[in-house]
Amino acid sequence: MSDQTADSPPPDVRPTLEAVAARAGVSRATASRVVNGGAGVRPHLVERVNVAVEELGYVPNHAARTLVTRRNGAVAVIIDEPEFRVFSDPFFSRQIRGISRELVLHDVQLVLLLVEGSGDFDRVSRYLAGGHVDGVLAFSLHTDDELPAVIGRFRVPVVYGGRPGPGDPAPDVGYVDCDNRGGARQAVAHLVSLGRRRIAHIAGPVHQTSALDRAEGYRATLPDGLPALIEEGDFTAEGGAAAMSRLLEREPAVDAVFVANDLMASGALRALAEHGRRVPEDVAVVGFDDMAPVAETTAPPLTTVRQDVEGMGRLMVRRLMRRLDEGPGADASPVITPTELVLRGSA
Amino acid sequence: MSDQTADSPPPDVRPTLEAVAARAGVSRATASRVVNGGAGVRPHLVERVNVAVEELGYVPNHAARTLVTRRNGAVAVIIDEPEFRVFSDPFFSRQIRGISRELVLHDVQLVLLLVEGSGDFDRVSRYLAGGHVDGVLAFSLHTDDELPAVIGRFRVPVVYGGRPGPGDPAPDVGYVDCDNRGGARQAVAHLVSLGRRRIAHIAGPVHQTSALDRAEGYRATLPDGLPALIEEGDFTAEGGAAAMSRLLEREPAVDAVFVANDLMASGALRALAEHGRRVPEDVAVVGFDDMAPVAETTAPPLTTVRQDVEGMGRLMVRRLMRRLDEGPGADASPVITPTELVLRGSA
DNA sequence: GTGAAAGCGCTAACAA
DNA sequence: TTGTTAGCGCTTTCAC
Repeated sequence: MSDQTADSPPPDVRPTLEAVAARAGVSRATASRVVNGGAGVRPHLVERVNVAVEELGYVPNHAARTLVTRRNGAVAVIIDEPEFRVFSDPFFSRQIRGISRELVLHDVQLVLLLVEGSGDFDRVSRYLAGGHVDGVLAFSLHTDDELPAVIGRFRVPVVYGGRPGPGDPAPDVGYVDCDNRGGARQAVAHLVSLGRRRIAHIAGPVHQTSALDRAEGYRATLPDGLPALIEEGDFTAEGGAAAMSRLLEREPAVDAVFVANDLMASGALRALAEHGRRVPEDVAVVGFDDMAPVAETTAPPLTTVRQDVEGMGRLMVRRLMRRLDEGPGADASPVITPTELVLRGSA
Repeated sequence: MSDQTADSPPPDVRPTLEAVAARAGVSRATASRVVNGGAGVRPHLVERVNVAVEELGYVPNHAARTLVTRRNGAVAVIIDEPEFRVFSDPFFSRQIRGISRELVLHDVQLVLLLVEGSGDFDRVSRYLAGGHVDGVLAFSLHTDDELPAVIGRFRVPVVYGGRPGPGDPAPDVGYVDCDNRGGARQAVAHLVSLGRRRIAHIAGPVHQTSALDRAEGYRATLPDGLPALIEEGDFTAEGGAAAMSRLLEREPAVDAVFVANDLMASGALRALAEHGRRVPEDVAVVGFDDMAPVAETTAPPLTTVRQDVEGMGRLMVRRLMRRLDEGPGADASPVITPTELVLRGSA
């Protein structure tokens, strides 16, 4: 009795290209050519090599390949968020999903680097210096974030998710962001078209570029003569409720509010209900994000500005891949994706 | 005028060990020894090499090292969740944070593999077959999940987050889970000690092991003579509210409910309020997870069973690292972490 | 304790 | 079109 099982288990030592070549009766070079697309190899040999690959269960050794090609087949996703919100925010979750899906198409791996403070910059620097990844997808949402400066010290191609802050050293950094100003414009224009006259804004934290851009869109769109009424929240439901309460205190006659994200808008709705205001009759509310689990379940459902977060993730990858293919000369201009006003019950 | 800038920019070609050795006046072998801990090298040479490393900004080439050591310095985190919930669930977010933090300590990279259905198994198989990672941390929360079977086909060490389902081929798979049964016991015992007599349970989806274990703990702890009242939810707030409503319909006299997670508990609280029940006077409620943003902000704040999710992530890594160090003979028994009842206002 | 040398598995000139 | 050959940068016996 042999101890070999019938359904050939994965071999303990992985076969090399050498073994494949031998079995197919060709040289290692030809085997390599076939494994890498088979350009310029006679079909007949291509077939033989492929059979050998199949029979042996050959899988290329990534390290060996990287050693000679200097391509890693991996990109780093760097997220610099000090708090737990990192992933619990559906924003990241969807964007990463989009990135993951697109990366799969390019057969590139995703190395996740979570940064939790400037103490981690050393580690990131060391990693980037090691040249372990071909490119970087980074999220740096705060205007005072040092991450772009850290990354900028290396020659590694980067694409940011969201407009990075002004502290950025390189002027040609690529990024993908939705049209925050345009979205805000759509929201405010809609409220104006509804005949509202006291249109307030609950903004996000001032050190986040998306919050700044939305607030700017609000200011720019507000018709002359209408007062700008702004309260700052922190992108959480609680923060939104508190900001709404302050707003009602400052200006009881407010009849509309554009809120910089859906989470805060849900809080604002709650605050309005507690203050006895009807939505949308007394106060119309428009959010931002169209974060499904929130916007669809509020009472009333939220009219909001939709951004295609997953699509943005995919675009980040495509942009990066293009730069990897075309070299440093490739287009590094920002990509701004459109937003769309989704009408529901709140405005 | 030379075009060299003063503050030595990162060199275009990275220095090799060879260069370090030359500069330190030693052989490549000695330089290598120093870079890898310097055991058995005279202090005097260690110093010289380290200086050279510093001056040249030497960083070891990972691919070259992997090629000879057959160690990748990377582990894959595989998450098999078809829906968007993946990261939006703070559970994953914290666990990954824990994993990331611990991995950093071991100087090991995190490769993220998101699986969205059986169509992705091929890709995962190919990746694992490629031997690109030293080990795997996997999340397979559904009893009918094929992922464990897929992973089991390879010799790669695995540690699961949460008890994998029964379909698992290998009996010795390691996993880290909290004491779901014990936690349920704490919750029910507390409700009993409060003198409650009609203690219901809102369970999670039947195909998740954590939900099963919690429900089993509930049943086992319920004193003889008390009826088991169970409604199934889907771990969302809406599902919890719906389940609570059904419960009230079936058994209006219910005076306590142990809910399988905090999100559903928050929905249950809402449903109870809508049905005019006071909490905890009429109905006492205990949740599970101690998910801060939820449990602390409900009205009343939620009494709940805390599990240390980040700690579980760290334990997964430690367990895996141990197996990598000690080989296949290492202890592969499950790790069950304790839970703790956190008393707030709801029970 | 240190160095010389052999290779890890692969790709890419270059020859044939 | 195919094969030969020279490394990629590193670790690791094996002599010294």
